[in-house]
Amino acid sequence: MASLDRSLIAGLSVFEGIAAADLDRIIGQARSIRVARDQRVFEQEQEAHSFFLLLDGHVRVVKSTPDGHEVTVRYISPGELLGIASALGRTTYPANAIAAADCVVLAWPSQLWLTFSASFPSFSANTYKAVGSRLQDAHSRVVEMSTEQVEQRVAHALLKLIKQSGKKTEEGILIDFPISRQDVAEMTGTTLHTASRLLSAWEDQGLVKGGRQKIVVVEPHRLLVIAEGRTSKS
Amino acid sequence: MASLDRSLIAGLSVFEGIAAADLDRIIGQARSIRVARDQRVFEQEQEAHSFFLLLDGHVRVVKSTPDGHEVTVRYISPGELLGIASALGRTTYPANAIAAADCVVLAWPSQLWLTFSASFPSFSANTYKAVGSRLQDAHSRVVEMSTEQVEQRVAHALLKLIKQSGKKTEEGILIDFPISRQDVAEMTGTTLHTASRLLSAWEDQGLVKGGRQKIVVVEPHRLLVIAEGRTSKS
DNA sequence: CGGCAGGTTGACGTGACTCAACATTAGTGG
DNA sequence: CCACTAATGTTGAGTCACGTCAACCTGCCG
Repeated sequence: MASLDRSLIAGLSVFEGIAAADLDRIIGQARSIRVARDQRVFEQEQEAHSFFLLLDGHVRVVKSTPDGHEVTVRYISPGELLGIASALGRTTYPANAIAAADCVVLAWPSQLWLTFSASFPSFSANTYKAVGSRLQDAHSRVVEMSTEQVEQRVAHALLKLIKQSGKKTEEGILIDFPISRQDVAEMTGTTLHTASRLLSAWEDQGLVKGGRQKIVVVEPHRLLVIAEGRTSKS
Repeated sequence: MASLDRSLIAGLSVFEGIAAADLDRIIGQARSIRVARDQRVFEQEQEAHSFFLLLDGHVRVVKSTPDGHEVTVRYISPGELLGIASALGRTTYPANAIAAADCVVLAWPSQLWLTFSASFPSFSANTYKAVGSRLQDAHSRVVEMSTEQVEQRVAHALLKLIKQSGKKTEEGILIDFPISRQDVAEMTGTTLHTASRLLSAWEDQGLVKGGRQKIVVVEPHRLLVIAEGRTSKS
């Protein structure tokens, strides 16, 4: 394996304020792994042997219920940690992590978590802040699910996606990884069918442009109007 | 103000493994506050000047949306921390905390959070573990909202409540603080009406016993059957 | 004893799920 | 390079769980 360079992780907020020599030590203990699209980084209920950092690609974190439903908890972008369950006192992963596109991840053995957070206060501070903001996210998700209709939730989901992984193109803002209607449905707690209908309707109105596993938001502002529920409901 | 005794907090998991002298120092910096029923411990958007420990009573944490909806995020039982938003890098409280019954809380100025977690590793470890499990809770909440129908969600909510604050009586397991149908609705993302109908139906079947701001679960097992969605749907 | 918060219950409408058929595109092997 | 197949996506029709609207009851507190 080609030896890893600290430049891979130097700019990231998780490792902010850590000396170059320490970064070398940190990355020296990492394994680099390629994960092909639709392959899993880790699996629900599996022993949490490692925690990960996404270097490139996009990962979908999905919870599977006993009765076969899949609920997407979040999407991970490059630079974010994942599989940090071990940090929260779990010994097993709480969800599946599936590569939404081909990915490169770094993996460290779980027991290094303690070492890192003891040795590098900024590491622990940063990661706990990250956990905190995920808690916030989860709570707003609950609020959304409780108070908004499907249309608004889907609109919100698209807005979140373009904010997180949007790429400007001449057509509009493209969600920068393959995403199906089914995926949208699993993010918003609805069905493939309803999601498809909404996207189609929006496409007719020129709000978005669809394609196979592809969504381009043409008019984010009008989408926001829908998300906020102040749509005229013609 | 009567001086506070370390015995108030000695047994709690948050302060587990901390020396008696340190406990004295910790509690020496706390203010004890009584909060009457329906009064607020803190308010959404308000400057997060303090974090709290609930000594007695029950607190409902509620998020208010701009359009007037109220969503109950969680109930706090004695011994739990609340208002720890400040610990997660927020300067303002993310929700309202309302006393569901008359309460006694301890309050510490937010800046002591850093002191405590730096001085007492077990304090920081315990609280972060708590945050972790709240994150888990929030995620399962999202999964529930996405996959289950109202009936199952309400059943789950009651089961959670009796697990957390159930008190055995001769009639069954009583939820040990005043709780209205409206409260149940806000926990489960439904309306007062639907909640009321469900409770009434269950009362007819002898599953629960209701009353004004009062719920007694008579047959937890049958409630679990409903919660799991393996009901015969007669 | 009046008033009000909390609770119940019916009638009705509808958003979104289900069931179902079909269209389109990507990928695969001959 | 084309035929075949499997994903993926679209769209219609029918149904139902739940929300909305509305009326009314009931126990509690001053």
